[in-house]
Amino acid sequence: MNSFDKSVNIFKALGDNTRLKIVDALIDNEANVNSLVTKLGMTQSAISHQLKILKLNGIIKSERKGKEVYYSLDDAHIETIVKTVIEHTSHNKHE
Amino acid sequence: MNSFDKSVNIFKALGDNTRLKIVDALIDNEANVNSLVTKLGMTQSAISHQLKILKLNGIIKSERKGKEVYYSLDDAHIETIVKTVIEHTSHNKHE
DNA sequence: TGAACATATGAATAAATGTTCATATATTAG
DNA sequence: CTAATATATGAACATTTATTCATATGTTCA
Repeated sequence: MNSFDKSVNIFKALGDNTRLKIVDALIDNEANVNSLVTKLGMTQSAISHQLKILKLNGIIKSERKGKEVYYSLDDAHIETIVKTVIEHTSHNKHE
Repeated sequence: MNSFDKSVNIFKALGDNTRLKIVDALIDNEANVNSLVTKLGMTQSAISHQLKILKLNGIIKSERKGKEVYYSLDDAHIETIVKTVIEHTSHNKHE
């Protein structure tokens, strides 16, 4: 897959309310699945499915610690991208 | 709409092959609809529909010049965002 | 080993989305 | 005004996608 197609997939992966909330929650802390379920108020299954999509697209990574699996951002670049967009939308003039 | 929801919409708007190609084509030059139709090899209708979505989300702006309508990036920030992601995907280790 | 807990996954369904087709609107030239 | 050109738009259709439900897998502890 070339760089352009990968970029489309990154935008697509971040262009969903649930997934962007997950990524946002992981910006400063890693988190296990259940804590994300609680924080987002969604079913465990829904969160797991979306975590998989984020992982497949290289946005997050996972590490098992005993019974729990902790997720975190794959790469510092992701934080920059998300913060740049959120920053952008909080300063511009569009309604 | 809050900043977070606007961010989701920006990612969503950029997370489509056709729309990201349009934005990419507009990074250095403005372009009218027909030139984008030619460049992307898609129907005029398809391009127009996608241009509308990009415009509604504040990613591009338009200006009519005679019979033609020229589109360009709404804001320099958009270029930064797109370039950051493309740059990111061309340097990282994911396949 | 078996029970309890944490997470993952396949199938199904409903909703969202991209493209096409037909047609409408806008502008200019004659 | 009419024809020609450029762009926009609504409806329909096919595809994609997010969530739910049921269940499977993996881990720890007794």
